[in-house]
Amino acid sequence: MSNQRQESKAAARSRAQKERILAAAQACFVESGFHGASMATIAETAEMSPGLIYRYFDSKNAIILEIIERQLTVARRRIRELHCSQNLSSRIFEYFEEKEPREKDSINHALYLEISAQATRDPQIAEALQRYDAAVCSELGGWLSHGRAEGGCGLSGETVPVRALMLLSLIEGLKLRGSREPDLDRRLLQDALDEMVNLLVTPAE
Amino acid sequence: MSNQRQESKAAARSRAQKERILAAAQACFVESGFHGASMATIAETAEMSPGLIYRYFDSKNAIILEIIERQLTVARRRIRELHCSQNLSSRIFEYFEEKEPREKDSINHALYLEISAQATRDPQIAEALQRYDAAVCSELGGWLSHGRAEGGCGLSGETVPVRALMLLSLIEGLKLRGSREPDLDRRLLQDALDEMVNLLVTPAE
Amino acid sequence: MSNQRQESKAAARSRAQKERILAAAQACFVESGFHGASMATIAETAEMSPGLIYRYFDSKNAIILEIIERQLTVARRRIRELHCSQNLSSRIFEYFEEKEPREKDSINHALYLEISAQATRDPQIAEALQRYDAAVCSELGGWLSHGRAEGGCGLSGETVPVRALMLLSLIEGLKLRGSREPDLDRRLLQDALDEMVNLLVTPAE
Amino acid sequence: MSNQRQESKAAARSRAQKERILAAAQACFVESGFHGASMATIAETAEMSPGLIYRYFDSKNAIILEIIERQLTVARRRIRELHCSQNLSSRIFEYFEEKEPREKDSINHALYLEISAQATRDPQIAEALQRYDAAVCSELGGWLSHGRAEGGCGLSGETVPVRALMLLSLIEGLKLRGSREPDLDRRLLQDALDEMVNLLVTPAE
DNA sequence: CATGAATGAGGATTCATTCAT
DNA sequence: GATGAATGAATCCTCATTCAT
Repeated sequence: MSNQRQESKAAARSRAQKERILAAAQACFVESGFHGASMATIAETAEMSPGLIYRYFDSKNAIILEIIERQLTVARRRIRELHCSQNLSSRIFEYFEEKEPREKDSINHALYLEISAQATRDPQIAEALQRYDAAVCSELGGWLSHGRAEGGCGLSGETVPVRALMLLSLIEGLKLRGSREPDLDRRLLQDALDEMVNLLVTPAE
Repeated sequence: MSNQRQESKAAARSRAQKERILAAAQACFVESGFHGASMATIAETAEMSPGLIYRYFDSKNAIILEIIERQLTVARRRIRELHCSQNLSSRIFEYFEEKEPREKDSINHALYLEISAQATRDPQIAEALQRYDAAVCSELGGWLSHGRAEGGCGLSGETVPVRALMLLSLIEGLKLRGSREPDLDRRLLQDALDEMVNLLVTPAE
Repeated sequence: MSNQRQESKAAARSRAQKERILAAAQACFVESGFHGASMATIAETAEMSPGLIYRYFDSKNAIILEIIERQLTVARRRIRELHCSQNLSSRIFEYFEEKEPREKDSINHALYLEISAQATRDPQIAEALQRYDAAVCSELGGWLSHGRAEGGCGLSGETVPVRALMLLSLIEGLKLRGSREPDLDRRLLQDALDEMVNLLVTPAE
Repeated sequence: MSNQRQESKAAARSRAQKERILAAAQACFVESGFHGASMATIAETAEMSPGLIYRYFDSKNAIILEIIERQLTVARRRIRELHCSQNLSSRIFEYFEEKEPREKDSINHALYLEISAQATRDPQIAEALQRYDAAVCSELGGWLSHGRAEGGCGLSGETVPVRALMLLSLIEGLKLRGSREPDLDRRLLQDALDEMVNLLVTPAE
């Protein structure tokens, strides 16, 4: 049992180390992109030696993949939380706002772009992104189609995938725009979202 | 005159070479990203020696900047053409469709992502993107605000920037989506766009 | 303490490596000049990989500058030692003789030429050379002006800078000559120096 | 005859072209050193195409060699002219002054350094320099040993080579110094030279 | 003769990865 | 486990030289 406890201690340490590396890597990638961030910089940020990183990850690419996976998981959760709200548009607004872009739970837009660009080349990443897309769409679709009584929107089957697609595209388009126009008028944005979301969430007459 | 003709011949060749290089570079960048594509590969693609490229461009970065400038110019023109149409949504659809992504006149979505990602780091590129954004927004805004008699949409001043923002975000969101889900259901897309665009283009009651 | 000892060990190794690189670089520069010596050759001479050099020096130019600085420091010390001697001319003779041009403490004339040539273009090097010149001149001047009782030459204020300039020019001229006429008659040289130095060191009547 | 005249015309043109190239090359070498000056820059300075240079010279190195040869020839002539003067020290002063360093007939000190440095590596250049040295020394020696009646200095056989060596070394040392300390006090220099030259030119008692 | 476009080998530098300690 | 020195392949870029026109 002591042995076991030791092992689990070791495992915990291992997990903590991986975490440190991923956090450092994410920070560096946000700052400089996947290519621009060197292993040396990541190691320095993680306050460890470059060599040690290779005890926890096979290669730089493995780190990138893990970070992508995580970002998509976070994104999926964030989207899922959206529809719990009565007030979708302000939730989207918050989602889009991104107070502290480096905390573990946030989606970083710059990174998201990097990931999307990478996906056009790396099929592994492309696949991960598609899994994510599918999950998000079905999630959103479920919500749109559920009756209002159950907290849904009561859209009819036909319109659901259409609306889900639009909603997602809009959200992503806004993210993209927001990440390169940081001083976009927030009020304007909120108003626009209110209107749009209302339209999308209301069953067509 | 012979001199002049010769000169113009040389200038023509020079332009043609630049074009060759840009085309090759664009192809490589699409394939491997700005970083991933090496000058050697670009040279090989352009069927010339690496050294020759430097007769026409100061550096790899100069090529990247030129390609970005061109992409944005094309994108701007494409957006401008959109509103000439009676049927906006199907034009957006075509815009989004992008049959042959390497022809000179087309916007390449992978490249667009690459550019956006790069913009988060390179202020020069960020500025170019913002110029582009401003131009496109005002273009679209003009069209939305003009009276229907003049081919516009007759939206009132308040709503114009809001709608323009939404429209653009939607378009870009769809582009992004389309570039990673190439087998997205086209009919679904067309239907969704029809509905959305109608909503966005109609004055609020 | 073990930590401290380890650290000092690492620091020692680091210093040793820098030394290795500088020695190799100096040998290569003497052989082929600053331009002619490639980093690859220097690395090979230092028996290490080219990449490793950059752990210790920022650039090839940084190495060049360091070597120049060192050469000038050595040269300054050598000049300073000259005037401690009763027999200046034979010290100059030794100075000029330079048995083993690659040992750390020696001035290499070929390198000195390279440095001087480089100084006509690189203001940083020019400045270093001028600092060196000023130091040497004042050093020599002090000695010339001090009373004989203190081991000086007792020259009056007026003549001091004139004589210092001549003495230095003569020494440098001889170095230059010696570096390209290695089989210059040593006896001839010694005689000439004896006479010249005597003249220069004696107060004008 | 017409043929001959044509040929000689052609030969003249050829000589003129070579001259142009050498002049341009010298200007470039002075500005940037042998290595720093590119064939392209030389061609531009000579107002011709890079390719044309190769009709007149085998290689860049051939140009360098020719320029060195010329510089030494000029230097030899300049030294020879020195002793025609009654007032040697002021002639040396002029020699050292170098008003317009790019005119064909002048010695350029920066170039001289470049040449000397190159000589430590290239035996061909080293030999040329030694030929030059020998010529200059014998020239100077002749003058020193000739009777005063014949415009010489009347030095006795023994001291001649010694004095010649010193004189030359001094002159070269001053050149070196002057080329890196352009704002050296001219009056100081003149005074120093006066004194030194007098000493060197006067027979030992 | 003359041009200048084209070549390609070579140079400085970077960085993911390995390995002796 | 941990270090960080070491490697060497790969990258961007330059420039002497050639050759089709």
